[in-house]
Amino acid sequence: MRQESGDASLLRRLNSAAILRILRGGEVVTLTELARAARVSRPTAEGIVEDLLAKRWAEECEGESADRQRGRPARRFRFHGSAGHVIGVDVGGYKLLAVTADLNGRILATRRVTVSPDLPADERIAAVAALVEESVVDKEKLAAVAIGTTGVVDGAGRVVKSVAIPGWTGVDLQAGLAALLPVPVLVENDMRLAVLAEHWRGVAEGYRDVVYLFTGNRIGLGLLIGGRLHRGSHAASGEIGDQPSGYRLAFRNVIDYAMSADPGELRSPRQSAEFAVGRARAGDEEAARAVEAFAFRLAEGLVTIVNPLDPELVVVGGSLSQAGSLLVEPIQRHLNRVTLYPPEVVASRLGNESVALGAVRLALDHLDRTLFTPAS
Amino acid sequence: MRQESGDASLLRRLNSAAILRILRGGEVVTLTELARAARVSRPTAEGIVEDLLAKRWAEECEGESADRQRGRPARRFRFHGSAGHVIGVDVGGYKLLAVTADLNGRILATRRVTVSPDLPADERIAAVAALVEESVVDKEKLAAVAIGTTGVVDGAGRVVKSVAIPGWTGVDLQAGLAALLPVPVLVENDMRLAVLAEHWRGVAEGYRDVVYLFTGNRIGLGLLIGGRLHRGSHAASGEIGDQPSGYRLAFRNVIDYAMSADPGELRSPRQSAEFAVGRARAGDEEAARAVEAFAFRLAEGLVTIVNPLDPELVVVGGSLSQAGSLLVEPIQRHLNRVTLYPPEVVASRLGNESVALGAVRLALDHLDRTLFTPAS
DNA sequence: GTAAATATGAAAGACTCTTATATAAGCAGG
DNA sequence: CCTGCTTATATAAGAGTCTTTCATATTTAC
Repeated sequence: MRQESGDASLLRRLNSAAILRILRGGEVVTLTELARAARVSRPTAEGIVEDLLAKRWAEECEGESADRQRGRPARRFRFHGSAGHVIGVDVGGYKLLAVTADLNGRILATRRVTVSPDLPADERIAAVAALVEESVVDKEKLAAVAIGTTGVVDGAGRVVKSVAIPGWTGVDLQAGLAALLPVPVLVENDMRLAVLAEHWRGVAEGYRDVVYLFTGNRIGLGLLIGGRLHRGSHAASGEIGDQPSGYRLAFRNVIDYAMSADPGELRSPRQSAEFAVGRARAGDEEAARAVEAFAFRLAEGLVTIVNPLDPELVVVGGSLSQAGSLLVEPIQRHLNRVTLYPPEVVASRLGNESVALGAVRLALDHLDRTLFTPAS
Repeated sequence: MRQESGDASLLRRLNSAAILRILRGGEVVTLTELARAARVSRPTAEGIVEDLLAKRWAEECEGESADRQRGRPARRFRFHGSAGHVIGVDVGGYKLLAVTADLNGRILATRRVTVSPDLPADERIAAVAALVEESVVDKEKLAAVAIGTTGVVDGAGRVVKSVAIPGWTGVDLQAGLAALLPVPVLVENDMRLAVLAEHWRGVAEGYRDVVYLFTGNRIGLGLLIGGRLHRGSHAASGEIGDQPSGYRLAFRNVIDYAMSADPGELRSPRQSAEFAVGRARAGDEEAARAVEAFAFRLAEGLVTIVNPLDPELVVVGGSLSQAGSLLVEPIQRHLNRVTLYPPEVVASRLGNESVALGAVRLALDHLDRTLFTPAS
């Protein structure tokens, strides 16, 4: 329950948070502009900015004033984005990917290592910690680390269930990493992070209700509802489970195609789909039909969630987002046919960094909440 | 966008809202209790309560102090619930049902009229206005009216689409009623109001993620997500449309049963289901099988939304909630079998007043927002 | 009747905000 | 180079709200 009352100092915290939020927009602003934007008087804005300068959340831009107007030049301030760093890590079965960013969300470094899918859980955790250590740009500045991984991840950061990574089920990822890292560690399901990334700087920017279809070896959903990530009561939102809809059958056509077109190779569902997409692009009509059937199955599954949720946007993400219009177009066509209000269907353009990017966003959100809002 | 800054008076509004919220809990409280609960000092609480007394939002309880302790008896206050009334109306094809309540949510009156399903839209609107007029307990005190009706109702209170009531599609219900009634008029989809009612004083009290299955002549969903009503981007959330899942086929078995068991009668899907439920209760095994098949179809549809949303609770409402465990038990069984985290399945106990009750709650929420929070 | 307990009321002090006014710093033109 | 205009900064005065503190009022318990 949110605290709804307060003494005089609450006012300062409130106004301080308002000013900070404006600064976090990334613009370089003067005191006058800040005061107007935050709807406070100039002296108030000045006092708050002085506080923020002392706390190093803001910095003054010396020299080069952009556009010379007449009158005394105003002091100009900006958010001190390089005051802190966060790291977001995508922990998959075969690879670990870490993205380091500053508080402005500017990417400072990206590191990727491949790991064996059979790696035991404790070694995998150690590998994540090691990757984080390597990814640190400035040890002093690291403020939070967020991890995205497959499976059902509960609110405390435990992997309740994972089929994709053997031995991952039951692992307390949060505790394991918190013991190895000296900063707050957040853990979240990968699909939810992917939709967070799309909402932050992807195709879902500005949308409030988004269904994210995650494709790869498995199929899952990430739901953004009312501008907020939906986790579900057991943190299992987005899991498809065994439902008898299109999803379960989705891969059949592309697997059949891959097996008949290239019998020698043994392929995972995802590899089969990628293979079929590649051939379809190259002009193979049978491959194109298989991909279209695949898209149709996905769309059939999507309908069951699109109709009741009424989202504005469906994002096709995961490894098959590269298929682009080959998947998007048939899905859009099917949704147009059978839903009351067809949402727009688009492919993710964030590539395979989307989960790590979403983890960065999660870490930044965490800092926003803990640093900037109540106490400060 | 919420206003995030403010001057000194904001503090008073904030604390005032906090005090009022505590009073709205319905308890009779002393100043000391209020001060502690709202986390403000006693003099502050006293000043605010004086304001509220002057504005007639609070009233002092004279005399009968409940439990005599020693010391000077404290003045005791409560929310002045009878200061205002709201009316919630369920507008269906065959009936109009109005529930009048005070600001405490205490029901003051219930009126019901039957109408012809062929009633033209403007006459239906006039009938609603007339029913509201009749339902008024104290003209001075009426503060808001909320309407629930079938179909897709957009944010401005227009009926964008309705199949259940002929001629209802395209009607601007909000404008039509606002012209006839002297108070704010709110319009919302009936299924969403039903879930609001369950969350207020029904089986969903205290739950944050709820799927409400509305049964009647048509099937739809109401979604409570994160403790808030989900409307969807076109206000069409909960509409099932033409999706090829269990829903569409749901009624087949009970219709077949009704036609074979009692060929003379012509029954709507809903009547068929009610007929089968009645026979099943009376011990007819074939009817029981038909009802079970019906429940199974519903469950199949539910799975497609329960898995991705991961709700805590599924409420079976609408006219078939009376079937109780006859529907609930097979649905629960199926969900237990095929979902990762089966939610609890329960039947609504609000009966056919749930939509009107939800409309009352909507009106009360509206008043809370407009009267009690920002300006006041 | 007195002591203890609790509630009320008033005063003083602190914090933050706003408005108003004076001062500083740059540019334009004589 | 100085004056005037314009905009920004700095300072002071005033108002609103909150808290703490202390004195007073009212009831019960013994």
